Amino acid sequence: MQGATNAFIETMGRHFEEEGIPRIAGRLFGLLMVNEDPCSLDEMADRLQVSKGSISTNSRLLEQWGVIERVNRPGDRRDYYRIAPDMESRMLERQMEHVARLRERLRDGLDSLPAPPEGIAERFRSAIDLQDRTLELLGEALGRVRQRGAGAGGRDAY
Amino acid sequence: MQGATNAFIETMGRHFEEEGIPRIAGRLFGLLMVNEDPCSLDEMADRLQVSKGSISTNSRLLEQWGVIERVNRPGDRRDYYRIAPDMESRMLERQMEHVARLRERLRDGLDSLPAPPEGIAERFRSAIDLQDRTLELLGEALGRVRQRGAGAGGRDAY
DNA sequence: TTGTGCGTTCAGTATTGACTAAACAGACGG
DNA sequence: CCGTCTGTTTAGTCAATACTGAACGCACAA
Repeated sequence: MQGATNAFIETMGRHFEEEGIPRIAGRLFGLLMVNEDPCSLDEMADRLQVSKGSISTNSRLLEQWGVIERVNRPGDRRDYYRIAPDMESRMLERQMEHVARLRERLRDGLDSLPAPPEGIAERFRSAIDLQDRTLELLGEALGRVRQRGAGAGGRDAY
Repeated sequence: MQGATNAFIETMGRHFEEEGIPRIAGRLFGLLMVNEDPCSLDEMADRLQVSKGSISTNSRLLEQWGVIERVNRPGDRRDYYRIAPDMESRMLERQMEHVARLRERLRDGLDSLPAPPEGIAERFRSAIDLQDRTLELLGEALGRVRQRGAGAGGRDAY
């Protein structure tokens, strides 16, 4: 049934939107998740019924995040996109940057406070500590994902 | 220096905004992070120079997330807010719900696909697996945070 | 060179949503 | 009861931004 994949694409659009990411980026992700073969910009624009400009912008956004990647066929000037084989590790890396940024800002905040009461200092240290431990866990997960990904040799060919 | 805490408050505002959360909620969080004593709505509105309505809305948002909590003083009708003692575990729980929701949506998507090629099915299973492992790690972290938090008996009194 | 087929960019539009200010509702003390 | 001091809600405004459509630039082929 075609409706099922449409429903999934739409669900991904809403899911991304909930996270403050453009809905079209989510639908794009959904579309590529269920498509085995890479898609051209025009294919995607036609399939999702949105302008080519939106597809261009959002596909480059997802490409920058490492969620999808661009591939080319010899003798074909068009760009094709597909889910990146290392999508998962890239997403973990992105999340780690996120956590690290928060930790940094908390640390700077604590350092800049002139004479914080012990309760406040402890509150900051505890929060910073949580970010540190989270970073560790994400790092471990990343290591495992990378290791598994390395085994399943990439299908570069196209 | 008063400017340091102002800078931190503003940084938190921007940080939250980057995550798609209202800037005022972030500034509110920053303000309560550096304040030892609970703050009333009017204090916060005055300190952040925003309307009372915004403070009301955003403080209830943070309260719902478990990041801050409402406390009361006997003989005082006003509500006061402070950073919740169990803020960290509540944030972890929120993150877990997040991950669980994505996992659910991916699972539903895979189940609804009529006859996915093996490559697609594997792609979905791998993504779902990552969410599962992430949930496990977050669960472990949550357990540790809860255990530590239980030891440092809450200062309920106010 | 011109023409064609790409992807990108950009001005303009529309929509979302944060924020304000004022009206509102409820609890308390008189 | 009435007035006061709360917090909440809501209509309205404004800014941010997702999205469109068209112009643009570039590379290749003839």
